[in-house]
Amino acid sequence: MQLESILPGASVNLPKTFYNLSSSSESTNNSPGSTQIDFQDMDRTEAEQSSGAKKFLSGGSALIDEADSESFTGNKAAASAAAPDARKSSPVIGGDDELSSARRYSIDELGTDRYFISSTQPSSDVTNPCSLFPYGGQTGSVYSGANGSRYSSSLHYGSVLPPAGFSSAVCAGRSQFGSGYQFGQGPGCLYPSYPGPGSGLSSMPIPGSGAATRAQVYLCNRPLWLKFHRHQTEMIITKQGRRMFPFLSFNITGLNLTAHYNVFVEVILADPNHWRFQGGKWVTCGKADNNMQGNKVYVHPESPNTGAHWMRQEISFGKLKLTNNKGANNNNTQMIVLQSLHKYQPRLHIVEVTEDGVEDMSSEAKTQTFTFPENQFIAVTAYQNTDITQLKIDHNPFAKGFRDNYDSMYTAPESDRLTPSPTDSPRSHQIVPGARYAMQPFFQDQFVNNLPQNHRFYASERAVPQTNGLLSPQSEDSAGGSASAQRWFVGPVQQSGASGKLDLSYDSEYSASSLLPYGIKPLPLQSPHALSYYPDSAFASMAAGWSSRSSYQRKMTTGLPWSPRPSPPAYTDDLLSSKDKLQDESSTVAPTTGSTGPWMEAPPVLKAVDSGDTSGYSMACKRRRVSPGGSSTDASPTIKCEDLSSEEYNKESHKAMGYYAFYTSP
DNA sequence: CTTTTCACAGTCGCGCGGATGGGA
DNA sequence: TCCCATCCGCGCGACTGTGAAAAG
Repeated sequence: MQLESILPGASVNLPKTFYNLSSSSESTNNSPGSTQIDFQDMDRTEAEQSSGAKKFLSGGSALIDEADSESFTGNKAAASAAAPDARKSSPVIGGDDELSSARRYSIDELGTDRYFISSTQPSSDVTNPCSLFPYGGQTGSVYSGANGSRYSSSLHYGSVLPPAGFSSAVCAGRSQFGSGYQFGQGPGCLYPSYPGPGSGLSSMPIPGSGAATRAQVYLCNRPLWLKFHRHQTEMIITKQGRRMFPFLSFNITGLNLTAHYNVFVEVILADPNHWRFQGGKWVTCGKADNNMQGNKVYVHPESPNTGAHWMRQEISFGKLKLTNNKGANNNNTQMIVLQSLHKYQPRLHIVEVTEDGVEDMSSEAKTQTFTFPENQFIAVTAYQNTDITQLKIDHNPFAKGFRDNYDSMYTAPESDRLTPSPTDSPRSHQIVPGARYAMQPFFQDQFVNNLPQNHRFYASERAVPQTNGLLSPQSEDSAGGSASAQRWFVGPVQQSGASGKLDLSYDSEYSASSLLPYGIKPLPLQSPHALSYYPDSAFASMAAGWSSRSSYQRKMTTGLPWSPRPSPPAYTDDLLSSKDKLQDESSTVAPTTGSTGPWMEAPPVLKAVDSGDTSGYSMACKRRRVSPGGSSTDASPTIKCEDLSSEEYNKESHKAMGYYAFYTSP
């Protein structure tokens, strides 16, 4: 496939390897040129000033998941037509058009089969990355910029890194990268929205590169991302910069242990639309402003570093800040400049560099890009969808003060508590919405019982407003399959020994990987308070079950905090099912129907509003902000917009189990 | 009317300094 | 007595969403 055919007007010096990759795939480009933003009027001067990094940032990348979705479906016509059609008809996120929604957002479904195939046919697929991870055509889905001149033939952004020792290069390189490379415009656009399977795994082969190895990237906190994604994730942008939540966190495998890499995140426009929240849902509102200038790249503070380093620990970008202030970026902090009410897609880039931090000029193929569709978000200056607000409050430890039921969460006797008291583990409770986690027995039982239980709540909590749901139940169901298939990839990750965290920001304490301290990951680093960040993920289930490392230690009376622990028992559907039933029976929480979980039935007054016109609904959605959680939810005026059936809950439990299994030691 | 900005309160982590205890 | 390590409390700053006001 010729890039020009899918990127009209584009004249980009892309590595040949990417073309080869594209041509090797039978998937078609789902990004019709007619829907792409024309970047020809972009500031060329600034673009020319930027380094060749832009080249691979924008043009040399492959959108793994997009192509995944297409190749998986096996229906190229459907894959290519669905998204454009949706856009033409003003893609309403989570609109009432369930059919459309299902088609467009059957992300997990796509991922499911892919993983299933991978796990069942590893011998053939592994050897053929393109078949296993058919990313061809992805290149075409990345808007590479209409102006080829912006992408010089050299990849030398790393060249600005001081040729000093590595440690200094890391720090200096970070600042100089930001200052020296004004990624003035979003160097690329990603179309269409929600193209991919939403997998937690992304990979791209590097054909024809002997030295470069094919890396695999795993989205660590994917359950959390998916949860937000269902409601259309929103990210606050402020002048001083706002951290992302959920933040980006990855595990990487497949790198050359001794080679050095720069790892950074780029945020690009996900679609050509301007969005607005109207009638309780996101609708397009004109064209996106593609002239937005400002930095779009955040280099991981520890870049550059060895492949072994990157693979040893989880790589998180918790300190990444988003801003709408074009001039906010300084040399001290990296901030990504975005525009409000535009949809963006973060992408992870891994670029091999020489030891002194200079990008390896000898091989342009040593750049890899990974995209996870569930990371898409709409930048806002104020939250629009209260479901998102509630999710943020429930999950972000910094928003703990807004959890109305916080005080009542631990009023129960010690023996009845699900989670440790704040004194046990200052953070273990932060994201555990009160009575959701009831009656936690000992370690083993906790582990077994908690997952289903928590994921039942997860499912119920995710009761998505009818107008906002992004993923159909089918897709969720399929997600379970994908999760289970993720087991196939356990090997590489485990071998990598990913155990700790690179980013020592607060997020590091909540990393998904660090949530797996109990013999799951070898040689874990000291990364306390991990699980609490993911209350609804499989890891969070563990967190809820074990509450925290401290509580666990208390119970297990093991010596070292990170001493080897017995691996949790393997899970089967039967086990899950039975355990789930047990949880259902023994749980002290509200019934699964009605007001279970944080999303409660709306009080009559709000229901009346809800039953009114869309503006009324919008107002209700925008104004309500009541912490759900726990026992206080009965009086909560929260609107419950959608209920999940128990069946769906079970499916989600399975999905989560599969997700967790990714980290489970055999 | 929509969007953005700002001050605010609440929570938490980190760093600093003092107190304490053990060993030389 | 001095030195060092550890523990503890306090204060500061970072971070969050809220809600009103300002801006467009």
